[in-house]
Amino acid sequence: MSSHAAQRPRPRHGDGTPAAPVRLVEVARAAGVSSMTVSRALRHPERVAPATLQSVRRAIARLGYLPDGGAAALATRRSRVVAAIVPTLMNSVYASTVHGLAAALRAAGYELMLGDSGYDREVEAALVRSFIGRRVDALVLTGVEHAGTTRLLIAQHRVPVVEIWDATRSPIDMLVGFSNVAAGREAGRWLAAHGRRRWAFVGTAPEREDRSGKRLKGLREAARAAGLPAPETAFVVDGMSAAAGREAVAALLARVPAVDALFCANDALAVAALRAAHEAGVEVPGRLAVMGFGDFDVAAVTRPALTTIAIPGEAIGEAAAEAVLDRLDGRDSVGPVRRDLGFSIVRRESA
Amino acid sequence: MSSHAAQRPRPRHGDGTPAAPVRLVEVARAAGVSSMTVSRALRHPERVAPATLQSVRRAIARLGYLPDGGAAALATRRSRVVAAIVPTLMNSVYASTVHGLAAALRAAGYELMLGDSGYDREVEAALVRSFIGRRVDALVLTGVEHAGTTRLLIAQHRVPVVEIWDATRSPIDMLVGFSNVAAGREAGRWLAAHGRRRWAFVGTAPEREDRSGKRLKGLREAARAAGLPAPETAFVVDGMSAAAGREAVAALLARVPAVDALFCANDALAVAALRAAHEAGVEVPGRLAVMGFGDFDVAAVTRPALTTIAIPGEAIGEAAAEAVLDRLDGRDSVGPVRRDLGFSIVRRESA
DNA sequence: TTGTAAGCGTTATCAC
DNA sequence: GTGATAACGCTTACAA
Repeated sequence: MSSHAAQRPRPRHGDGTPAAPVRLVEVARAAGVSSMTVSRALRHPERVAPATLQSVRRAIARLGYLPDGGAAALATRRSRVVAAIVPTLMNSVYASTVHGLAAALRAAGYELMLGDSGYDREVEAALVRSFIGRRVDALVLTGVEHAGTTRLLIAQHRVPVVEIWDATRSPIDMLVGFSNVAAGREAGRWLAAHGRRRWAFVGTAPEREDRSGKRLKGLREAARAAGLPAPETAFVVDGMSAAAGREAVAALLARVPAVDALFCANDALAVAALRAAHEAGVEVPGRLAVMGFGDFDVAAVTRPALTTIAIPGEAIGEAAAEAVLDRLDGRDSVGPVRRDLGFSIVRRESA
Repeated sequence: MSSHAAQRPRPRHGDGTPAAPVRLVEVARAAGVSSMTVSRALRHPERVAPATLQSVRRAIARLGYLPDGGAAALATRRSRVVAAIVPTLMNSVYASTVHGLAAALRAAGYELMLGDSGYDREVEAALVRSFIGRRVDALVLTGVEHAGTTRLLIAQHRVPVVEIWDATRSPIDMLVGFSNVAAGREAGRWLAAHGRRRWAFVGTAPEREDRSGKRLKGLREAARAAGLPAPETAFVVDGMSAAAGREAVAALLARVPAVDALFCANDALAVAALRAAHEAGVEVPGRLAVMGFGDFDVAAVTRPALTTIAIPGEAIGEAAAEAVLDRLDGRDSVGPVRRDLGFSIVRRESA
């Protein structure tokens, strides 16, 4: 026995200090077995004699024992936690992706740690550092453009990564998304096919938000391919503020009255555009086509109902979870995971 | 030395197995000090000699060392992780609360673990069990109605809890929200004051969603107090589906044409109601007042713009984080935390 | 100011 | 089928 057996007294009920949670050993004592047997009963019940198993289970129930996941993580070097970083939680764009991810992970016994970067790469890098510090088993990142630090941290710590909501030929690791450039291009083709010749893009400036910037790029390509003038742009600072969108569109309509089609970076902006057009006495879709992005819930009930591009957000989350789980369980498929889940134009009334 | 010194070889770069992350001891060796000195340099730099500190920091930077938060959690019995459960992530209602919570926690060095219950108490209970198993330092729960298991688990494990988005006289522990009954009551008063005499409530059935049920309760109280008939009800199964809301309102308008005011459980439903009214040739607000709840982003740009009730969602998240942090840092204020952050009616055009 | 020893609650390993 | 022992990577308590 050491001279300073530091053995802290385990605080118990009623002595004023918080009760220490029940541990494995306590269950073991109660069941008259060793802690390893309890551990086995929990993790590999088939390797434990039925009678033993039963008495262990009874003890667990009686004591209300809940295993300490952190301790297990330390011993196994697997935390069973996955972290995801989305640009924002302030609106519903990424909500269904987070939901799909969380649900699929939880079904497999994993938890989700969540962070929002505010579309800022340095914030994302800080989050990645923090999450790796927590020893998450994998990382889900939105987009394919990241800070150098982010890439470095990931490489150093060899964390499995899934990038989502975009496409690239050189992902960090796994990829589940769709091509934003292609989405912009298809929007343009649609407008051209419907006789629109003077387009404008409403959204955040490309340098502030790379994915909507890529959609603008696609739109420009489509304009060029159709022999039309380059699209006008109405950039907003807050890419989600309806008020800002309304002002930006009002200004645009005043500046370039000839514009006959709007491609908005998201449906919130598109709804704002609808309102601005109405206020300016511009008829939609007659004189102006309005096309949104995201197929938000409101898209179906605006007047006119919004023609928009639907993204399979929940499916992206689920597929990302699947990719992560396959990797973590060594079920790695033949090749590298690179899934393009596509998008679809939802034709309603506004374009 | 024991006969079976199990010392697993630490996998290193280049041998095919994943590299083991750098540990504290490795930094210590590199800096020529003991691991405790490195630990101190990280946590209490002021207790370390400047020269030592510098060499430790250099070693940390050179090796790219990131402390293992899980191991630290085990040693300190503090995980520095807080878990939150919201009813849904599928839409933006709770998005700003989650954002406020995550931001405030992260600023204090805590991470957020997130789950969505789908408005199901048993799912909530399962999440609580899982989160407690991860030894989160505190729990944030939406609403004040919970499964018995939830209360039991919380009591057994003595986890600090903040309930949010509602009010009650007997919270589990801390509470940050507003009174849903009062919100419904104020909506009713507003309608009465504006001469509306035949109201209807559009939303989920009370047994499926207790908070919107409480708003209905408040609305009924207001009707009684004003000597008006009990409000009609148009219940929808999916409380967020615009399509369902549109149908429900269309049916209601056909069934009870005399209805002159709608109080909707959320703005998504209210926007759907606007559309349904328009299709039925019912003028808003002339013949029908429409009042929403939540002040979603779209509320400002619908036609007519939506009169609704604004909830300080982000502030609720921040205040919940503050309460949690005060408790965890022993900064517990005098009394129990019970904060009513209120709500406000936003007058626009629809009512 | 720094170091030593013990322990946080679990699981891997090997022996019986 | 079960148990003893030694980690997992860190911090607390204490000694130097």
